[in-house]
Amino acid sequence: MKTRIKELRKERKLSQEELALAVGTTRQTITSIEVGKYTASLVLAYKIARFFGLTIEEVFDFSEENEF
Amino acid sequence: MKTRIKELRKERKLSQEELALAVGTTRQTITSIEVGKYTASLVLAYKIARFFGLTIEEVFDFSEENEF
DNA sequence: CTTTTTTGCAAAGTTTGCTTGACATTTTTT
DNA sequence: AAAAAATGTCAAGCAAACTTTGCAAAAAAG
Repeated sequence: MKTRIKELRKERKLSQEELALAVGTTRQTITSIEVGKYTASLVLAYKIARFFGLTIEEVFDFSEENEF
Repeated sequence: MKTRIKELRKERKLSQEELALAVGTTRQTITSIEVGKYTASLVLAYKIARFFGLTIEEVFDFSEENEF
């Protein structure tokens, strides 16, 4: 899944590690999500969105999930 | 995690099975999420929210996840 | 240019989400 | 009251999310 995490992180000049710490996960998890290796869990997605002051839908791209 | 799924489903007079079919999952998965046995994945949460014409944050309750 | 920080990736292992099938109980319909 | 539909639950098994450790390359800082 595509996300705006890397973009938002760079805007704020944060490293993956700083973001990871802020949302209570590991650097590798952030890397994997940024790179699209796997999709964040609902709770992690929420924490990341909240950290940036945005909604989940504003951070994660669901355009490939549209069968509605 | 608490959700409004049951409430929204009843408003629309849908069974768990009908909702499950509509969002491409199984009845047991809907039951488990409604009952709080586990938390939906990000994609499933999105599909459920979209099905009801709402955002993820409007359907799922993250109030217990607030350490920010 | 050298050092330090940051990032990408991989493997092994644990936990969690989900499917399938099956059964018991509750609720709704007739 | 009887039949049918809906719901809750359980167990086995698989897949996906996540952790941990560790290494190599790229980028930033000195």
